[in-house]
Amino acid sequence: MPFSLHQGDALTVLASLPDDCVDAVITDPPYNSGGRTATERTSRTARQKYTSAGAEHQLADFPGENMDQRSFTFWLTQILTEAHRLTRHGGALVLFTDWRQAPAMSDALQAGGWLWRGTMAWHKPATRPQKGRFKQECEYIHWASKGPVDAARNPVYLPGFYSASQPRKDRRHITQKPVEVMRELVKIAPPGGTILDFCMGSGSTGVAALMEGYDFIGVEKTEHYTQIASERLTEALHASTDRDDYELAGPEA
DNA sequence: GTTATATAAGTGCCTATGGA
DNA sequence: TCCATAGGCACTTATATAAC
Repeated sequence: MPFSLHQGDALTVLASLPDDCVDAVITDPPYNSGGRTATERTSRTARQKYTSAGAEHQLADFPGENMDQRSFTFWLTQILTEAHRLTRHGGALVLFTDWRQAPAMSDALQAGGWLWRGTMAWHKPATRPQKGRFKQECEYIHWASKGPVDAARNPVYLPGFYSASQPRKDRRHITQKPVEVMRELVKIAPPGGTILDFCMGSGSTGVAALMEGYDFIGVEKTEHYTQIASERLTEALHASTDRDDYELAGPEA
C-alpha cells in the first residue's frame, strides 16, 4: 500500500498506530508563531498572521495556531513522543520551524526521546527585503534520530542547506513547502521505507515520498486539506506507477 | 531581454485600556 | 496623570519570477 491518509487529531491517530511502523517522521507543524508578542501569536488566525495584505489568493485557514509557547511545547512533546514510538530504531525526525519557535521545537523533540542531530536551513529566495534589517530569508529544519544513525542501511550524503521558493502556481496551502525540497528530505529514510507526516496539510511530504518510491502515512486535522492531499497524492501515484492501491482512512477523532 | 506582478510563517504606528 | 501594553488597521520595499 503506497499511502494511507487519516483525518483526525494527530495525537489520537498516532496512538492508534503500531510500534516501529515508520522509518522517518517528516513534518511541518503549525508554528504558533508569526508575531512579536504572545498576543500577536495567539489571537490571530493563520491567514491573518502569514498572508500579506493584498494577497490575491483565497487559500483556506488552518487550525492549531493559537497556543502560547509553553502549551505549544507541551503539545508537540506529546506528539513527538508518540512519533518516536512509531519509528524504527535508527530512524529519523525532520521538523520544520521558524526562528522564533526553533528553541521550543528542539526542546520538544528531545523531551520526546529523540536525539537532536542538527539544524538545516531552508532558504526562500523570494522573500521581501526590509530596510534597516536582515532579511527573514530562511526557515529552519531540525533533524534528529531515534538512537544511533544506521548509515549502513541508508548510505546517503545529504545537504544541510536547501534553496527554493514557495510554490506560486497551483499553490494549495498558505505555508506549502516546495516538493523539490521535500524530495531531498525524504531521502533520510532508507529506500522503500515508510514516511509519516502527522501535520500533512496539502500533502507535499507525501507527494515527494511517492515520487521517490517511499510509502507514506499522512495525518491531517481538517477535512478540507485531507481532501486536497488525497487528490494530490492520488495524482502523484498515478503519475509515477499507474497503481490504484491506496486507502483513505479515518476520521479517527 | 524587458516589463509587469505577486509577495513576505510581513512591520509600523495610532488608539484604547487599565494599573500604578 | 503617566506609562506600558494590547488591539487594530494601514501600508512597506525591492526582489524573484512570470509574462510578454
